[in-house]
Amino acid sequence: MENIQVGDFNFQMDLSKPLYEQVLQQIRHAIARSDVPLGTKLPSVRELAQQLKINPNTVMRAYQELDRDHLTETRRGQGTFITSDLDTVKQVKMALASEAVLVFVSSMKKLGIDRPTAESLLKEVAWHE
Amino acid sequence: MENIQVGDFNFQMDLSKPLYEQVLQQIRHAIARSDVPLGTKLPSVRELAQQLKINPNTVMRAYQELDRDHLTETRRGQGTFITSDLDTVKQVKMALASEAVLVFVSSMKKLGIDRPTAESLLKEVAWHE
DNA sequence: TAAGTGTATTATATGAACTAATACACTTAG
DNA sequence: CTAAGTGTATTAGTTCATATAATACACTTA
Repeated sequence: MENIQVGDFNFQMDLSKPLYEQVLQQIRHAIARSDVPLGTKLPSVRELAQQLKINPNTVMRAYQELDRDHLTETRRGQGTFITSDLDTVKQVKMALASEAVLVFVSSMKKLGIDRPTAESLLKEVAWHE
Repeated sequence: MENIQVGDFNFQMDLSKPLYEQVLQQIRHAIARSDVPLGTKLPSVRELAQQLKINPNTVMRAYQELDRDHLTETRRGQGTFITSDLDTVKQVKMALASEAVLVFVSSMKKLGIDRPTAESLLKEVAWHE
C-alpha cells in the first residue's frame, strides 16, 4: 500500500491492474474530484516514470488517453496540462458516474436482486465521506 | 452476442474477460438467481467444453472454483452437482451483492460523489427487472 | 466391459503489458 | 545559440496469464 506523492498528485500502485490504467484512473479521478486546479501541469513523463519506478512508455500511454478524453492538453516541449474547460471535466465526471451506476445495476440484476433490495443494501453500508 | 444453451444453463461468451471466469460467473449467477433447482447436475466438463468450443481444462478451472466455494459438489465418475444446501447459496449470493455494493460506493467516492447524489443517480436509471 | 464421468500432467501457443534503449522534435531559460 | 527539459516514436525483447493440445489415469454405472 505504498503511497507516492508526485507534484500535486497521489499514487497508490499495485499489481492488480495494468500500470498504465492505474496511472490513468488516478489522475482522472483527481481531476474529477477537483483535487487539483484546472490548468495544472502534470508531472513530466520522465519524472513520473522515475518516481513510480515504471517505464516512460507506460506513463505516456496513460497521458495519451487523458488527451483523447480532452481532460488534458499536451503542448510539445512544455508538458501536459489539465484542461481549463470546466464543462469537459463535469462531463467526464458524469460519464464515469453513470458507468459506475450501470455496472452496479447490472451486478444486481445478474444476482436477481430487485431495486428496493439493492437500495436498502446500499443504505446499510457505511460511507465515510 | 451469441447465446449458447447447454443443459439448463445459458452462456454468453465474449473476449473481454478470461473464459474460465465467464463460465464461473455465469454458472454462479444462475445458481444465485435460482434459475436452476438445487442439486442440478452441471454439464460434463467435456460436453460444456465442446458446446462452448473451449478447452476442457478451461471448464475444469471454473468448476473447481465453484467447488471451492461449496456451490457445487463433485462426485468422481458421476459429475458436478449444485449444492443442495440453500444456506450456502444464500450466503454466496449475499457476499456477491455486498461486494458489488462496496465496489459502487468506492467508485462514487473516488469521483468525490456523496451519498445523496449517488442515491439520486441510482434512482434516475431504468431498472427493467 | 464399455461409456461416461472428473483429474492430472506436460508441452506449447498467444497476446497484453511492460521494459529497454535510442533517436527525434519542440520550447524555453540562460 | 545552446543546453536542458519537454513530448513522441520506433524497435526489440521480456514476462506472465490465459488458453490450447494431447494423453493418461481413476472412478461410476448401465
